[in-house]
Amino acid sequence: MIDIQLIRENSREVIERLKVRNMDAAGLVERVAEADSERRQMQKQLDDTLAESKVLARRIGELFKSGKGQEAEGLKQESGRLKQQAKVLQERLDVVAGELNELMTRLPNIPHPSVPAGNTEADNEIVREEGKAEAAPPEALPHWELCKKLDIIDFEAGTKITGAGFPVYKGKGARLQRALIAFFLDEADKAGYTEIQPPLMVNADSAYGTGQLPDKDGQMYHVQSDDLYLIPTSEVPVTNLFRDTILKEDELPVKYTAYSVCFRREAGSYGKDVRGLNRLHQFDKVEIVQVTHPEKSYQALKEMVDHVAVLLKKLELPFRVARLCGGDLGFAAALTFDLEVWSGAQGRWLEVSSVSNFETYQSHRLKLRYRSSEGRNLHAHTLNGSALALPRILAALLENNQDKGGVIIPEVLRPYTGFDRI
RNA sequence: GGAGAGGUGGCCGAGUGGUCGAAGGCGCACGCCUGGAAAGCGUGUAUCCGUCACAAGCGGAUCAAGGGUUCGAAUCCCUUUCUCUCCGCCA
Repeated sequence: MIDIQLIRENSREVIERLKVRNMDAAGLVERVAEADSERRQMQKQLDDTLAESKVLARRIGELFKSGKGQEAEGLKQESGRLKQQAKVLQERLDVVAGELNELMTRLPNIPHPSVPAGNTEADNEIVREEGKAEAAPPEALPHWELCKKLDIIDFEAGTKITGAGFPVYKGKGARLQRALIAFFLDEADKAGYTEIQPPLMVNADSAYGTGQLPDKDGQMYHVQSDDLYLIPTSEVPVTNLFRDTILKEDELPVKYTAYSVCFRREAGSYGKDVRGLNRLHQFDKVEIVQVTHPEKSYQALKEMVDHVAVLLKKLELPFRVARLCGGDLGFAAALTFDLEVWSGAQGRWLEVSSVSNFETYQSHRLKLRYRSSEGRNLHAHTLNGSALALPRILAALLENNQDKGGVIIPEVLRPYTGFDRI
């Protein structure tokens, strides 16, 4: 959530800047401001009442000790009254604080000044394009057909044993996927990211910490018997490593990378856009995460985008980088760059990475802070990005590198695959 | 899954109803000492909320979490949760 201080100090600007998201936040911001001041009043009343009863309790104790039990008995009544009052105030405070919190979670992050206005992905600003996005020769197959022909991914088998969106990778297909994962992790390692293998299920607190709950309830698979959620991305467990943490300033930046399987329900999408590997319920992804000093986060964002871009270049895939417009920007992000690879056979761009700076939005929820050199505890900035999501990379790689006999493996992957073509 | 023992500050560890946010130690920071360092000595060292200038000061909360008993709880009771030990099961 955003810093409530921003609303106390300059609610007008908050409203103004949220307009970039096509959001009219005026009403919500006003209600936050009201709830905030009410909460503070309530807090004051409660504190005063407790202070009073504390003094009283001490006096009663003294009276008992000095044998003035009679006098003490009289004060007990007063004490009981204060206790009752404190209880009522506490309950009201809890209600107000709960309301305030609920309202705050409904406010998205404030977009960075560079975020362009716009509604849909069509309004995103392409900031970079590399490689040639050429139409594939007419005989080129989309990956789902290619996979069938080469017998490397079996979609029907996955549907049989689980359901749609759970492909079965097979033979060189499985090996290629594993090669990509290893390649991505090695590259992240070289770039200074520490590898993490996180749990694939998280509890509700963690899901809340990164904003999957309550905003995206229903996106995640929920294991009811144990009240756990299958992670939609390793961002969730990895970022939650920092929940309720105060880092030392010199520990920043923290750079973590994690490979994990990801699970998404993605309810209600069908058709061409989700065929084959384009959109799955279960997929693999390597994620990079950074926790930085507030002044260094945009430098880190650039570094992360560049890292992903280098991966794509090494894989020899044509790609472009888009700065997301206000309407396309995720709830928690201040600025996001999407990286998309060109899929010749499908004739379209596939999103393979999304790199975001959340500034302090996540760290407020997570209570992630660092101790500044002046000894103050300040919220750190968090960033994350895919580096990379496997299925679409696999799709683009297969489609773009196909020739008559099969598929050519890019040079960088050969040490990992052990073969140079499929 | 069964039985038992426990969860106190960055760590270890006192503390079984009163002035305890909490002794002591370690660690850490700063200072003294030193040519420099170690040792030694000294000082300081949790988080959040409110008031307020996001200062000082003051008030409140927090000893796993939640609830209860009591004038008063880290200390007593209940529930939950986690850890450890033993047994069972098991990749």
